Amino acid sequence: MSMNLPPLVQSFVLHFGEMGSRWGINRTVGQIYALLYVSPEPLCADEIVAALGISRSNVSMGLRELQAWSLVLLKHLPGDRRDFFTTPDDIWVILRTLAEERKKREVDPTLSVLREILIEQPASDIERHAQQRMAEMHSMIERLTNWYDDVKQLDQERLASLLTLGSRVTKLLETTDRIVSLGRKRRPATRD
Amino acid sequence: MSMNLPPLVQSFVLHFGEMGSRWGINRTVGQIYALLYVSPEPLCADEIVAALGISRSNVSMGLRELQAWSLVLLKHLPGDRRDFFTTPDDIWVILRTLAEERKKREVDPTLSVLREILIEQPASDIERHAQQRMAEMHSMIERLTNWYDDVKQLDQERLASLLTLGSRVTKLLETTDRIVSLGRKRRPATRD
DNA sequence: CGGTGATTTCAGAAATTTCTGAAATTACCA
DNA sequence: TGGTAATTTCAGAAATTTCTGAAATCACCG
Repeated sequence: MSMNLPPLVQSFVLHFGEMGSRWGINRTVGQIYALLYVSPEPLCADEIVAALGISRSNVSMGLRELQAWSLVLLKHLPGDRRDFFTTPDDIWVILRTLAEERKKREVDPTLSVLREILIEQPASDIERHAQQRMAEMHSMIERLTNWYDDVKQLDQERLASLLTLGSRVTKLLETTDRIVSLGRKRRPATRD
Repeated sequence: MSMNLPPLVQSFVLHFGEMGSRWGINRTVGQIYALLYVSPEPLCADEIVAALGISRSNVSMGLRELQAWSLVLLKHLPGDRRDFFTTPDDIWVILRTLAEERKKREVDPTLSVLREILIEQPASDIERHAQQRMAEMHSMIERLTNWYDDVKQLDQERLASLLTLGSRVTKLLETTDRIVSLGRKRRPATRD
């Protein structure tokens, strides 16, 4: 059984399928997501089966995976017993979810493993050096995640302007730089 | 054959191995990278074989993959015919490389597929709606990559201060906001 | 209740990815 | 040029992941 979709939609769905593997989700999950993303209306499982030409159980598992990622929403039509699925409308919401989930799966575990190893007592020069390197990695990741935690608090408007600012960030920093580094030199990181 | 490593190093290597799959590289590639990252000296292929207990050919393929990612450096010791491998010392260099390579593999292809689809003529309402959604996605990704392109130009010092600024970005933006949005309201996005 | 349709589960089949050992290639040296 | 050590290639084995169909479960309705 093969796909049954308008050409433009099909290209998009196929691409997301191929990309899926690079993104740590599998082909079908990628395709299901892509399909829901571009559909004007929520779809039920059987419609996905028909559109993508894959087994019903595969769709069920795919949707379950997407729900674990909080990337799809469950909708109910009145008087219809079936489950319907969509993606959030707001693409910024999608972006945030994606960032949050990837952080949870890809960086948090590493951070906690690093912390565990770093409290151990090194038993040799090799281990001492290894710990030193891990400490560097740990501190970088921590800086990045702290920054991310701050940025994700921003509302959409402000986030958008942070992005739009873009190339001008540099110039802004040049100004800020002096102020900040001045403050830093006096007393270490006084916050308020 | 099993691993032969100091306990702290082994924990780190095993974790990177497990994580590997979530990062789109495989277990051995993750392990090889982790091992090189914490080693005080460059290692040759046979040392990696001994340390990780995997086949010589597997190490060869792993190293080749890591080179494709520009994540390892090839070194030659004088009077020794073997190849030795390390990771870059500077963790910020590593971060930049990682970001660059992931962008190249994970976002650039999507961006170009989206562009291709967006120039097509929609043949139905379904396709029209799909294009609309893809345009939203395209514009968001483009904003993000533009921002990324700007930020990656920053030298380490400035990048560090951008990060350290962290929570204060918000406050800085509040000030900038008015200026920017003021400019926006008068005439649409006049830049200079 | 008992029936009906939607959904999930799960064991095994199919597909894909990873890993290995043996053979081929490369690079250097005498 | 021939010899030797290092490295790469690659076909198939092993492991892992994905997918399916059949059966089980769930949820609602009369």
